[in-house]
Amino acid sequence: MRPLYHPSVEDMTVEGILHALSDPVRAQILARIMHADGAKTCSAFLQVSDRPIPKSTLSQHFKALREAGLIRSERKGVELHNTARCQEISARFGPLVGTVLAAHLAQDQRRNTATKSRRAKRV
Amino acid sequence: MRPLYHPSVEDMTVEGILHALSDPVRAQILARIMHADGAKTCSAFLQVSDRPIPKSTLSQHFKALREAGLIRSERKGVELHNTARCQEISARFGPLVGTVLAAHLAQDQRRNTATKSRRAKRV
DNA sequence: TCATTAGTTCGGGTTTTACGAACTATTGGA
DNA sequence: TCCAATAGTTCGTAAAACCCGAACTAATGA
Repeated sequence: MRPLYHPSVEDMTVEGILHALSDPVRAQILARIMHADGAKTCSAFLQVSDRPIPKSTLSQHFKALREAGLIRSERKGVELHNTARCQEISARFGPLVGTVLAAHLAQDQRRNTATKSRRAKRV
Repeated sequence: MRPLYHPSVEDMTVEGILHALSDPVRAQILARIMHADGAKTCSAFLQVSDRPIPKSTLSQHFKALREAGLIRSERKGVELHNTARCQEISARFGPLVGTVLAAHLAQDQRRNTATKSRRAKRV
């Protein structure tokens, strides 16, 4: 089994981060990893925002986050333990990632309330 | 000549913005449009960061920025006058775009100083 | 040893991307 | 009134990225 590649913070790029986080599924995954107190496995995300994500696609998403430098993945037995590289990232990129995730979150909330009010009105 | 499509702020998405700005050339273009006091034409960017950008590629970049909602383009004679949709965007997305552009700028500066110090050492 | 589970890789079809070449539209002269 | 020049767009195509089912590998526990 090939070892997992993690770039050094030095090799991270703004464009890499933005590209990784321009996918709402990946942004959601990162947000949930960050807010977890421990590590999260990949398979914890076979559902994201009520949508099933195929296993192979999920694997690609994790690879994208990892290779952008946003998460660290360690093999623990059969599974992968994923954690966010918070301090390194904010030391180097300041508020970038936090702001991006906050924007995604705000948008999700907006959408939810829009859906709810539509439901309330039976539209 | 087909009219130019501009989404309403309502139709803008975080993912759309991030995708548009995950390209350093587009981020640079937007930054320069924002800092200009007037409007900027497309052809003002046939060179970006000392790299020539083909006309057709440039046209695509402007389309991408426009359709992400980041700029407004108005035909003025032969040329297009491009302005940033600053207030609408920050009203809706807060610090998102500013933070992203600042991160790109910081990275560019980092790279420049790295290059300079390498030159100074004749490496 | 074998079944199970977590994640990866492979193969393909589909979708974006980049860019040269050819195009359209506008304008400012002769 | 033409015509040349200029600004941008569109088209065609080749290369890269993406998505996802199927087949795979590695670790585990019965």
